Amino acid sequence: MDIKKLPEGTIERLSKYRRCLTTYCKFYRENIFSHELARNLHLTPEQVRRDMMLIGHSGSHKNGYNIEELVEKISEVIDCRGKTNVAVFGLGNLGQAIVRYLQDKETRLNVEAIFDVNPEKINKPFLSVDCYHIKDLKRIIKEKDIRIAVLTLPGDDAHDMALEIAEAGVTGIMNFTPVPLKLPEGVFLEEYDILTSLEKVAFFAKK
Amino acid sequence: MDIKKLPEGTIERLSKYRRCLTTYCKFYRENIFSHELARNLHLTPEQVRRDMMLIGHSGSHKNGYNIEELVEKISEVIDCRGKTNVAVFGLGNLGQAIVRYLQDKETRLNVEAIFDVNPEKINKPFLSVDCYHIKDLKRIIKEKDIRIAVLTLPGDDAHDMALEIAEAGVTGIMNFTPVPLKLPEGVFLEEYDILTSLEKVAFFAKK
DNA sequence: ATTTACTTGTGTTTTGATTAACAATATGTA
DNA sequence: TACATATTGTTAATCAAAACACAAGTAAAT
Repeated sequence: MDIKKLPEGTIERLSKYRRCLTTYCKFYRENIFSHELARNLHLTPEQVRRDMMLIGHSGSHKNGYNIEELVEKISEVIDCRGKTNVAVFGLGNLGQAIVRYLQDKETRLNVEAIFDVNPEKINKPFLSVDCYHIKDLKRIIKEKDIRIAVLTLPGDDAHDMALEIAEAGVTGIMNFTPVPLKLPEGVFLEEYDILTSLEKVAFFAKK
Repeated sequence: MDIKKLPEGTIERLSKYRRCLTTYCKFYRENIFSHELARNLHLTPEQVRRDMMLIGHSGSHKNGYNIEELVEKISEVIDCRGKTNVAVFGLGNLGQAIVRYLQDKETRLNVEAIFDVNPEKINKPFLSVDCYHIKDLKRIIKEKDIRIAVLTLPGDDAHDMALEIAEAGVTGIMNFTPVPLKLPEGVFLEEYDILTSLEKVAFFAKK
């Protein structure tokens, strides 16, 4: 099975399985059943087993899945690229939140650069990450081998900048900008529009 | 057609259509074609037309959709609940970002309360929104008729708190906490796990 | 009046993921 | 050994969203 063909939903769940296993379960259990893992994440046991099948992981009929092995296997799959360098564009509240979050959590994602336009912020490290002017993005991205960009700027020029970022060699972009992006083939894009999500919640929230 | 049966994707796109129309198009055009709207949002024209069909909106064969009418119609659908009061739980970077964002944007969502546990923050308004201690959530939610809660706390007790919030009468929760929630029937839940999303981007980003 | 070009509106098909169903398997017990 | 139980692994069915395909309508050009 081509690993890159795994459904996005599966990858997201794998990330959550792993976090759940390393955070809650690892210390007091050796094995876990599909229905237990499912209950923790509010999924069905079938879905858990399906995901296991997709990544080619087996459990035992009597004891379920060995937690350590499972964590190992999930990591093999989702960390297959090794350590990945990330740059955060825009050091407003959201940008700061993300830098902090990635430093606090155990993860192979390292924030290696921050970009902004505000001279107050540039050249002062934030949580010991250097902050550069956006105009230097090409150089810094290449120097630091940045693979992932997180866009948290308010900017209207987000689209042009995203193209420039992609051109500099970034192959994954997470876009918190309200501007919908269209990137060259081969650059993976994840968009999250906070206002749209909130409007959706408001719509489906019953009166 | 039962309005609450509209697919989530359609609601999200409606929110984006409206923003696009009011931001870019309104000032220099009277009508717009499905393929133009689609191009702006990087969708297919068929999808746009399908969404129009679902909300029962018609265009003209020659001129496409009248922008003013369309905005009006979309607003009828997605703003059908009128003004909606929102509370933000946790005034860290992410919480601050969201309060600011909702105040800047033209929207019917009003942040009417902030909750935190840090005594430094409590009772000092943030961007003129009052900040309360979390222990008062029941009272404040009722007093201020809060409908939507946004959870941005780091906390491990997020789940218990969410249940309490739901019990207080909130019917829509947006969860930025890494803890997966299970809420009573009738409370709409939207989860967004930033770390999981980033891990997904890292996975699909080609080397 | 006819044709052409372009668009909307919608039935049909495809796709992809989730859910359901169940066969296969291991373990403990009589 | 045979049986009961509980779980996994996988095939088949279901479902929902998106893409396709085209009929129908309209205005302009000939």
